[in-house]
Amino acid sequence: MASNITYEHSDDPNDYLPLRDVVFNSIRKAILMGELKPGERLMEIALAERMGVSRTPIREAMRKLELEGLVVMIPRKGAQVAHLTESDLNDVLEVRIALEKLAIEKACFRMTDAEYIELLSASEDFERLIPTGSLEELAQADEDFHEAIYRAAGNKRLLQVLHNLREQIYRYRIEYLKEERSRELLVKEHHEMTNAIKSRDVAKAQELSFAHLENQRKAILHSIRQK
Amino acid sequence: MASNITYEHSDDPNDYLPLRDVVFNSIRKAILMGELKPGERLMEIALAERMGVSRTPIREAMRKLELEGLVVMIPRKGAQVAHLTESDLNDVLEVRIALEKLAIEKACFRMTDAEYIELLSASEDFERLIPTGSLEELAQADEDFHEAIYRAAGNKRLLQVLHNLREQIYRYRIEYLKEERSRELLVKEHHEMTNAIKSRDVAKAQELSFAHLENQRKAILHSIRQK
DNA sequence: CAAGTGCAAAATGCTGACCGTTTTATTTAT
DNA sequence: ATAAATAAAACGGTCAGCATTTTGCACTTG
Repeated sequence: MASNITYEHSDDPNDYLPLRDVVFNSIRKAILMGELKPGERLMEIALAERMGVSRTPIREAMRKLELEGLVVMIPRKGAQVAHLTESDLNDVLEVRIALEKLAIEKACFRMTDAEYIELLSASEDFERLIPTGSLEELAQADEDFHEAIYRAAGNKRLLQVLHNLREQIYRYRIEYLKEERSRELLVKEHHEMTNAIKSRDVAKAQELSFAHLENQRKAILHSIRQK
Repeated sequence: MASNITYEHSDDPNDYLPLRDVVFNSIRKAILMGELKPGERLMEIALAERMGVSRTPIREAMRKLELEGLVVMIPRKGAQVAHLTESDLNDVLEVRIALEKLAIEKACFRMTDAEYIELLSASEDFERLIPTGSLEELAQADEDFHEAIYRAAGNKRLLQVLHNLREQIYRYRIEYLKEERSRELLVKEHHEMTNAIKSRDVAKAQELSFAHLENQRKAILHSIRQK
């Protein structure tokens, strides 16, 4: 069993990915995409069989998912997909608002022309996807926009923390994007933020970012309460 | 071998700790205490033998240390204790300053009397330890003081992120505490912050916190550069 | 019929042996 | 001394197995 798994020996040895990371990415994606639902049990043996690997890489991937906050471990009982309570959502977004504020401030000071071009094109990509794009594509484009700001801030740790915070609410943000008027609003907000950052108007950009995230908070809260 | 390891069946089943977490805590502490130095290789077999366990819990602990940022994994080469570059330190402290600012704001709004008592007593404990306390005790007391603020902020995610950020620089903060005048300054700053928070003076408390962390940044930078 | 009891099946946590591949260390040759 | 060749060790993962716990389920009982 699982003997069909062979290691990739690519020319560039740098793109070698341990199996545990393949598993990690795979389960992570499944949780973010909603295929694995909150509360669902994640059993080592079942997962191992489904992915054609042994328990070892599954267990190691689980440790990382645990620290990422996507999975909750109960000793001797196993892992389950983490729930996001209303209070959790508020906590996450509160932190994210504070850090996005920092990111914008830093970006306004340090952003290069090349980085601005990237931000602008991310904004345009998002707009272009509105009519035809799938939910996943839209979510990805929205992420790319924010990532462009984070990267321009030039702080690796900030990038990493924001990445993790966004991951927490990814599952629920999809709900937000389902509504037509949310999307239109997002386009407008992206535009305004892009302009504010270009003109290095820190206060304006921060204010817009705050409103942007507050809108998201309300929408997600609403969709959580409905369930 | 290692068959002398038996599971603890305590009356309270809640204090059961998986071996992987024992290992995790143990290695984590060794890194923070400086017993394991930056760049040092962490070899599974050696660690396993030294701790009297098999490779499995070692490997799983390593995954968590990796995500915590205390250990750097290089595929197929193994794990080593993470280095903290000057740029890393700046990044970490920049984020921490932003989040401590948030914590103080929230604490000023929500702090209960009981929480204030805790903060005050943490501040007093620190002061009391100045003459007699060891470096570890002082570091712990300083942590407790900040934790008291974080907890009063009433945001679990904020607490968690700040905890991790502090861990990153713990190793180097010890250097800071070695100097006599740093300690005196810390006592003063703790006092002033406690008072500002008590009188719910957000701006004042935030300003003090900023200065507090900036002092730390300069001192740590200095000690890093000396090496 | 709901609720507890008891038991069998399954899951977790870990050990130990093993194997292919890669990396590191050591020896040997230049 | 430096470089190439070779041996030793480490990583990454599989597999089988074992003690302990948890869970699912049939079965009884009030």
